[in-house]
Amino acid sequence: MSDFETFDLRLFLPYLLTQAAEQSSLSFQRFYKDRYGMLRTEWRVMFHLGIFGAMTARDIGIRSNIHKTKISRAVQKLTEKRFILRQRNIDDRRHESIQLTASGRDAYMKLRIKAEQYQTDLSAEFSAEEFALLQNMLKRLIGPGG
Amino acid sequence: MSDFETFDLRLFLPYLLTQAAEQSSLSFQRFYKDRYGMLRTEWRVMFHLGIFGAMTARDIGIRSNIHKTKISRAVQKLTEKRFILRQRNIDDRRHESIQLTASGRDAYMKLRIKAEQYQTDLSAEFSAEEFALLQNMLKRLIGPGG
DNA sequence: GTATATTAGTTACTTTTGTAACTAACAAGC
DNA sequence: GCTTGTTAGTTACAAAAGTAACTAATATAC
Repeated sequence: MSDFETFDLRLFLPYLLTQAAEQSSLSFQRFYKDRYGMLRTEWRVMFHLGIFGAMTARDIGIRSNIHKTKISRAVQKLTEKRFILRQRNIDDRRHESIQLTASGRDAYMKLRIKAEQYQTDLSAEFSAEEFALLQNMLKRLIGPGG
Repeated sequence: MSDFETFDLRLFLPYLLTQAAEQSSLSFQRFYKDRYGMLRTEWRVMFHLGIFGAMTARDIGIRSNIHKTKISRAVQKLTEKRFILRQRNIDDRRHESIQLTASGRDAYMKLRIKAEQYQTDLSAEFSAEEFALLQNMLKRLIGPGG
């Protein structure tokens, strides 16, 4: 009753990606969840602010492919936690510039170190060339909007 | 204010995997969602039953790393849609054998063909060797429990 | 200027997921 | 047999995510 003949779904790329993504994201979440009580979207927002500096919620959404309602909620939570600061643009008061506070930047830096360590662990099973190729292929799959 | 110096989070593997997984899963979902009204977990359960034949909910969970409550709900929905059939094991009535019905198998076969086409499209950007290596590396990341 | 459209971000409502407690069936120790 | 423990699967409740409608600010057309 089982069939692997023509096409093996166990090698179906969305399946492999989903499994790998869930596994690695769940493992890494303890660093931001246990320590800072952050949700995944919150960590991702911090991550973008840490990398790119001050941005609007809209720009974070474009860069990260996260929906604006999720970002809105993450920004609220991060503001309560005093990790970010919001400032309305005086020239166009629809826009709001968001940036890390000192303690936000501190948390970001610590998490970035954890991320680096975590990635080193993950990459241990591969050669440097393989790992670079994996990153490169994933980037190509994600495309320009990622 | 932006810093990419020591470690580029934009190449952080959980991030790349999450983006790639979301993108490919969302693209593919139209095939099972629009046509059959299935949720992702439902499709994944179908997928496992199609590949491996009759299984218990427990075994699907072990193979797929999906939590038993999600499977329980997917199995309910799929039963309502007449895509699967449930049969209690007479020797141990805690176990329930689940298998595709004729129409479930039909949907599975059609989706498998769509999956194959979809994967062919995704792989078009890579050489055959690259793509095989990508699959291989993802499998290694997932590990034995995937 | 005034009506209409667009944009950034929020809120309300619904669906889905996560967690934990639960039921039912069986197993093992005694 | 009868308690105690374990296992398969479900249900109830809480947290999170998705969708659509909304507010407020600005831009455009006239």
